[in-house]
Amino acid sequence: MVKTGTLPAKDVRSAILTEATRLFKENGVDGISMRQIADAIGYSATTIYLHFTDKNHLMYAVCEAGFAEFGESLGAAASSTSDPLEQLRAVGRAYVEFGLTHPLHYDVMFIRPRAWAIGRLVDEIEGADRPEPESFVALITLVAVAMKSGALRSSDPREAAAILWSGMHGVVSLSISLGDQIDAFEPDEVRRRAATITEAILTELG
Amino acid sequence: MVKTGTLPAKDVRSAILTEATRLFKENGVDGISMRQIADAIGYSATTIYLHFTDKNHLMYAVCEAGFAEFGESLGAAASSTSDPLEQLRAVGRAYVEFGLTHPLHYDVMFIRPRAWAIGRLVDEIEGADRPEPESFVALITLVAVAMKSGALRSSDPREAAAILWSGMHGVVSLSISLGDQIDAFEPDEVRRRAATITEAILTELG
DNA sequence: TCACTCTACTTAACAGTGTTAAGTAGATCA
DNA sequence: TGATCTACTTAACACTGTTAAGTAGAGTGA
Repeated sequence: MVKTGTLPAKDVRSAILTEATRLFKENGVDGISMRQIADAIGYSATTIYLHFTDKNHLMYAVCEAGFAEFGESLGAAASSTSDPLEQLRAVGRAYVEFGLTHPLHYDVMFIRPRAWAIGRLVDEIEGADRPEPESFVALITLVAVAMKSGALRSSDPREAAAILWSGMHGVVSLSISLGDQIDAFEPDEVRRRAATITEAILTELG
Repeated sequence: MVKTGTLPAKDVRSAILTEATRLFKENGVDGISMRQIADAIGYSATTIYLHFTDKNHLMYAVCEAGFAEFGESLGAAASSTSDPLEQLRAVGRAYVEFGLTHPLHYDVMFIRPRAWAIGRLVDEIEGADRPEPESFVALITLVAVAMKSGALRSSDPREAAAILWSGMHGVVSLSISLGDQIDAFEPDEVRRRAATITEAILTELG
């Protein structure tokens, strides 16, 4: 028997996306099942496969806007000033802020990175050389500029970028992973801590 | 029908542990199934439940030695010198070294912390206030000593400890989570990077 | 109007997961 | 001999992602 007007058929895809997004926000990627989504919109689980090739593709679609926001937010931070060191500070702040406001996106990107999250969809990259995440490349470039301008003394932008990234990631990921088990990771503490580490690193490399 | 001499019955528990440990080293916690372990030792899956109350308890038993090694290694590092700053450096190196040599243990402890890994077994702590991980408490103490000795100027040992931890965790966890996707996280690079961040932080807080 | 095809959906099933309930073969003991 | 206890088994439950096959209904051409 075919669906009797529960939904205008054309909107099924977006109904799936809406519900999957809601469940993602509540429980994260691993807290969602295809049947759960299907039940919530009044369709069978297999219907989802008529609109998304598999769960990975669906989750990518759910997270896509968040991923874009990540890139845009870091880009805006880099553009917010022309002072190389200030750019690095602003990008660091934006990175941390994204992690604090989008912990579930941060998780799929950097804590337990899924293939579909870190380098486009699996089937789009299979066979191809795994490209470095754009944002890491962008950070390297930013650091290189800071070095050429004399604001940083070290001469290995890739290494300096990795150090800055590690510092921010440490603060954010510890807060996301252990925040509800140890009360030393409140958002404001995380921001302050990240700023301290950023200054420490910039001083050390400067 | 009862088992016919495949194993001296008394050794079943240790056979489970041996095989579970082997599979853990190969695939990590989530790459093991109870049936897989059972098949490997020639028993049915339910037999495992005669020796371990559930998968969590089994995994805890598998990881127990590694957890102990973590504590001992950090303790030894702290005892290796009496100079407060040197102690912090040594503990940092030991922490990073543990992560590099026991990535799967590090994962269950700090990257996607499981209840059974971070604060004893679930049923041992239920109801009780979740205690802070011993090693974090130990680090705070170490930092407090450094402050009293005047080696560090800042006056918040808890915050300073969190910063040091964040720094080390960032380097280690990024290496474990993304090491095989980005080739900027070779072990020696990780060690060097951790040392750089440690110096940066100690200088900033000094 | 009849038959065909195409679309959008369905149910049933597969292979896997952790876990529990119930059954059984063999040894031990009164 | 008969009862009990131990150590194991098979069958099952409720889940997971995913695929194969079936079906109701609309649209189309003769």
